[in-house]
Amino acid sequence: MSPVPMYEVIYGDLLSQIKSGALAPGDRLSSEPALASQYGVSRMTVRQALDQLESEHLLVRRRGSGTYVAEPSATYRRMNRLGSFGEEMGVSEVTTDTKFQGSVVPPDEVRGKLGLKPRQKAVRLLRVRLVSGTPAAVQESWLPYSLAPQLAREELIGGSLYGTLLERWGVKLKWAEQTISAVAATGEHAGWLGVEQGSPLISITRVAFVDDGTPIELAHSWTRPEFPLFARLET
Amino acid sequence: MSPVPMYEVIYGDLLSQIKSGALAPGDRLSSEPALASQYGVSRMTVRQALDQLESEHLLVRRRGSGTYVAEPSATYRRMNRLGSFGEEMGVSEVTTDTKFQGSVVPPDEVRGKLGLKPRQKAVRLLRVRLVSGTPAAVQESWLPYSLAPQLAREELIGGSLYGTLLERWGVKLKWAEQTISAVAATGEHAGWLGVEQGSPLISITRVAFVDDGTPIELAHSWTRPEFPLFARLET
DNA sequence: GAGTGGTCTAGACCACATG
DNA sequence: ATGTGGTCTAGACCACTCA
Repeated sequence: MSPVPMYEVIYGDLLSQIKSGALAPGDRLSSEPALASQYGVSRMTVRQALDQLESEHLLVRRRGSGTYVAEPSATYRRMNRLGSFGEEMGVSEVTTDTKFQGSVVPPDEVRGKLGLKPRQKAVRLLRVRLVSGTPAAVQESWLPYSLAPQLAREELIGGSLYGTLLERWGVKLKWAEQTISAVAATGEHAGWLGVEQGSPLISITRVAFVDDGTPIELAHSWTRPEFPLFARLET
Repeated sequence: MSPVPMYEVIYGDLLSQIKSGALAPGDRLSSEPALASQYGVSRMTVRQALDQLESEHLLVRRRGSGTYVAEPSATYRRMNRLGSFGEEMGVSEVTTDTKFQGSVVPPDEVRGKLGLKPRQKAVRLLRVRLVSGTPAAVQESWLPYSLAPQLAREELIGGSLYGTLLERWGVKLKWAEQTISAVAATGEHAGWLGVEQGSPLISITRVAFVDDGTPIELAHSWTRPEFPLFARLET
């Protein structure tokens, strides 16, 4: 049997059609029996692919009517999934001002969360992200040096850390745990972000993991309140 | 056929066994074929129930080994789901100081988000929530007066708004959309929460919906940073 | 009434984990 | 070697929507 299951093939095919716009929001898909015969599989297999797309809010099923491409929900894709900074902001005009990029021995708190041994080095990235030229957030990322040494000096592909990890080293982040709070801006952050010292910022601490549960990235971010987070909660 | 599908019956049965502790974290469930014969259904039907429990992180499946009750993940249940204040805080010692409870004509911003007509009244609840006696958050809730008039004067069942809506009026919230940011504490909020005026607070605006998409509650909350939010993000 | 998605069956072969 | 979950089949009947 092919190493990749049929329902994942179908999932990927439909996903790319949706992302490319070949299937636009509101469009009706072929019926389940029709898809089954198109892909040469049984209906249950098609349903496995559709179930997954529906759970990601990319499809809406209406009994007796059909299966439709969902209207993009600002709320869902913005925060219930792990994405790039631009994806989370829902904007594309993101530029980056890198304040520091290099390898250092991390403080104990970082070392613990990344599971590093004493004196083991880590890559530290300190960046200011700007949306349409306006400073929006300060991001500090720590990664094990052994994972990707070149990260300490090479430029990121397309300015995206996660994209670079995947394309350059095949490191695929699987999930992340976040803590969200609020803090008063320090003098340095205030200067970078163009706000008053002591003014409120959204503070996020994030640990990202790969498939087997190994922590790969510890990130702190400080975001101006004009760039809030969005989330959709299910019952 | 029974009005409720078999896989939901099985789902509910396993869920209650997990919640009651009859199935404890780490326990192995019967195998899928065994469950199928126990419930008198086919294996695919059992799998539908298990799929749902797995997607809620209540079960972990290990190929070749078995299906196990998951270790409760602090992170997941705390914020990716819509729950009571206590559930979200992950604590049980929550008390409430009600500052206002009554019906008023809401400001336009509230009226719009709840889809009310001009001059239509709304119930307003203003509460300070305390965790182990420490003020943690100010919560302001707005609901259509027509939905639950008694809410304007009667006490909440167990101090829970969502619980009261469900038990008293059968109103079941289905999902909510949140915006999370940071603000400086106003004088009034600072006083209630025991913090300095101008100090940073987590600010959340939430609109909760019932099944058919009707907005039922608009809530604002202001939370001390010592009580952060937790979230788990999937890829 | 024809077509859709929702549920369900009774099998099958496979990759994998464990003793 | 045995048993587990992962994938898949080729049907079936149902409730529902829509023309």
